[in-house]
Amino acid sequence: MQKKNEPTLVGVKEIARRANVSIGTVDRVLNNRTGVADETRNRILEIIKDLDYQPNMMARRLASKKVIRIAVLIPAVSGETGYWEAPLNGIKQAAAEIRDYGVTVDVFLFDQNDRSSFTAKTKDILKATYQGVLLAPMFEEESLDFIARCKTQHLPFVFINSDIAGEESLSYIGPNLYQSGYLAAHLINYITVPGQRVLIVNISKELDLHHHLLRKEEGFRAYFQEHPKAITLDKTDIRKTDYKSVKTKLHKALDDAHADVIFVTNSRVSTVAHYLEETGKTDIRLIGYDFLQDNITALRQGIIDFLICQKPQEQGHKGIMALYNYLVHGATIERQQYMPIDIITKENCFNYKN
Amino acid sequence: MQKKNEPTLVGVKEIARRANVSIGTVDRVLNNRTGVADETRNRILEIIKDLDYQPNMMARRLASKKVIRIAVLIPAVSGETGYWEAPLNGIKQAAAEIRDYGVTVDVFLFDQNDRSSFTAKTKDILKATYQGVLLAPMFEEESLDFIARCKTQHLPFVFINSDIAGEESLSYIGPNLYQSGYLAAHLINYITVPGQRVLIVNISKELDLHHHLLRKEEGFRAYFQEHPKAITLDKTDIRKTDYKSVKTKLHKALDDAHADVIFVTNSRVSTVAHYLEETGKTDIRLIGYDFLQDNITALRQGIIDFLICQKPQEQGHKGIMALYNYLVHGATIERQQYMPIDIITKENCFNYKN
DNA sequence: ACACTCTTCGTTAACGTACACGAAACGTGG
DNA sequence: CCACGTTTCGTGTACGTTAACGAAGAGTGT
Repeated sequence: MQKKNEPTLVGVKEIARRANVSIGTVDRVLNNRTGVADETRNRILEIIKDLDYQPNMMARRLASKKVIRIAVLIPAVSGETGYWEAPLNGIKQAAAEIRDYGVTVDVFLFDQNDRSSFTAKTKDILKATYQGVLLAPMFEEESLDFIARCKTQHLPFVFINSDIAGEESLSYIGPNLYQSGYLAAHLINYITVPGQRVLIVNISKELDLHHHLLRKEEGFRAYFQEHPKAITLDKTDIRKTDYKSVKTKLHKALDDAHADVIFVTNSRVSTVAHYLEETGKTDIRLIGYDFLQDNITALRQGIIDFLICQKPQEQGHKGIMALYNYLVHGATIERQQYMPIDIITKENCFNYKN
Repeated sequence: MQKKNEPTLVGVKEIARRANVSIGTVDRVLNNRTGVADETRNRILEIIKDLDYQPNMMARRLASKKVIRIAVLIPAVSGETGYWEAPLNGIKQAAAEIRDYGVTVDVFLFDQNDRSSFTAKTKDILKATYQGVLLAPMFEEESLDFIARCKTQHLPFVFINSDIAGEESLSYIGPNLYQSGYLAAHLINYITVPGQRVLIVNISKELDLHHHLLRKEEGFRAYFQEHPKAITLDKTDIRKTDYKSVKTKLHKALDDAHADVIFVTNSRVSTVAHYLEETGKTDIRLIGYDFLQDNITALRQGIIDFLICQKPQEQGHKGIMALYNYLVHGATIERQQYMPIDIITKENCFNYKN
C-alpha cells in the first residue's frame, strides 16, 4: 500500500557507500564539522536528502558521551501553597523520560517569600555548567539580572508559569491569566441572573504573586464590560492567608453586601469554602483555581462549583521537553505555549489529569 | 544534596566485575536465560538490586535487532464524521515517537458502515506477524471472534473508544460515556431554572454507535433522577444524518414542545447548531460533543454553549503507548484508562489540545 | 628537491547491550 | 581411564553512531 521504503535501514554506511567516501566523512557533514571539501559535502548532502536519512537516535546518544544538563529554578512547595508540587512532578517525569538520552536535570528550589534565596540559587546555577535553564521568573528584577547573565553565556532559558515579555526566552509555558479570568466570568454569566452580586476575592501576601491575581481580575472585568449584564461586582483584598484573617475579612465583605457568587482568584479558594461551610452559607456559588486536594474535597462536597485549572504538571513536563527538544534535536520551539484552561466540576474531577 | 549516586554509570560491566563473572553471564541473568548456576545467578541478582541497575534502553534496543510490530484497527474517517481523524493523529504521533525504538505500527482502517470490512481487516492482521493490536471494537460479535483468535495466538490487544467488558484486554482507553452524560446534565442543571424544558437529541444511523449514545443518555437521566428538578425532558431519535432529515425531525420535535436547552448526544451537534442559526432560535442553549471544526465554529459564534470532549487524540496516543510499554518495557498496564471529560466553551477553546 | 603546513579524508576504538559460539569443568557409563 | 554429554561460563562480533588519530595529497616557501 504505502511505498516500499526501507525504514531506518539506511545509515551512515549506506550513505558513505553511495557517495564513495568513508563513514567518517559522512559523519562530519552530518554534524557539520569542518574538514570536508565543499564538493564532497554537497554530494553527501544530496544523498542524505535523497534517502530521507533519519539518524538513529539511540546509536547517536549511545556513542556521544557528552551529557546534557538542565537546571530548573522554581519555588519550593511551602505550607503556604502546594501548587508547585504539580509542576515539579511534571519536571521529574520528563526528567525520567529523557534520562536515557543522557540528559540530567537538577532542580533548584527557592523560597517564595525570600528574594535573596532566588538570587542565591541563580548564582549556583551560573557557577555550574548547564546547557539550559527552566525558571519561574517570579521576582522580576532579580530574574532580569539572571537572564542577562544567561544571555552572555549563551544559556537558553524557558519561562514557566509567568512570563517576562520582551525577553528572548526560548519559550513561555504557562497560563493565559487574562483569559482564565475571562472564562471565569463567562461561567458566572451562565449561572447568574440579572440583579445578583458577585464578590471577587484576592488572597495573597506576596506582592509579586498579587500581580498574577490582578491579571485574572482584569480579564474577569473585561468580560462583563464586553457583555454588559445587570450584576454588581464587589471586591475584597485579603493580605493574610491564615483562616482567621480570611474569615474576618470575608465576614465584613459579606456584611457590606450579600453575594450570590464568589470568585476567588487563586488556589486559596478552599479557605473560602471552609468559611462558607462553617457559616452555612452554602447557597453561595463558588469559583476558584487549581486542582489541589483541599479544593477537590470542597468540590466533591458541592461547596465549590467550578475549579479552573491550567495543568500545572504538564507545564513542568512541557518546560523540560522544550529544552530537551531544543538542545538535543535542535528543534524550533514555540515562543508562547499557553496551557488549555480546564473547567472542573464535581462530575468530571475523577479522571482529571493535572 | 541528593546522594552521590552515579547515574546510569553502572552497566553490565560493573556488575560483572563485582560478581567476578563475565558480562555474558550477567546478560544471561538479566534476560533470564538458562545456563547460569543458581549460586551465581543469586549473587548477580543481589548486586543488580544493590546497584539499582537500570539497563540502558538505547543500547538494548540497538543491539537487539528484533523489531516490534503493532497493528491498529480503527474506522476510517468518513464524510460521515471526522471523529477518527483525531485518534489517528495521536496514533501517528506515538508511532513517530517510538519508531526510534524499533517499533513499527501499521494502521488498518475499516468502514463503519460495513461489518465485513472489519472482518476482512482482522484476517489481514492475523495473517501477518504482529506483537500487539490496538482496536476499536465497534462491532461486538465480529470483535469477539477476533479477540478469541488473538488469545490463542497470545497476541495482546488494547481497546480504544469502546470497551467490551469481561474480555481480557490489556487495557481499555476511552471515554466514560455514562459519566459524560452525567456531566452534561450537571451543566444543564446550572443553566436552567425550574419549569424549563430540555430536549435530548440522538443523531446516528449506525446501530452499534447508537448504543454509545444511549449510554450517555442513561447518565444524563440518572443525574436528574438523583438531583430532582422541575424540568421536563423530551427526546427525539434521528436516524438519518443529512441536514434535511435532521431539520425536519427537529422542527417536529420543537413544534411538539418548546425547548430551552438542547442536548445532542454526539458530535453531530453542529447540524443542530446550523438549524438553530437558520431558524433564528438562538435563544436555545445547546450542548454537544467533540472538538471538531464545525462544532468549534458554532461554539465561537455562540450558538453552541458547551462542548464535551474526551481527548480523542490522546486516546490514540495512549493506546499505542500502552502497547509499547507492555511489549518493550514489560510494564503492567492499567486495565481501564478513562479519559478526562473536558468542558469547552467559547472562552477556553483556543488552547484546547484534543 | 626539501621541509613544512593545511586540507581532506579513512580507520578504528569506543558507547552498553544481545547473542552465537565455543571452551572449561564436571560428571557418568563403560 | 577414556569417551561423551551437560552444565556453566567467557569471548567475540554486531548494532549505528561519535570522535580521536593519523595518512595522503596539495600547496608554499626556501
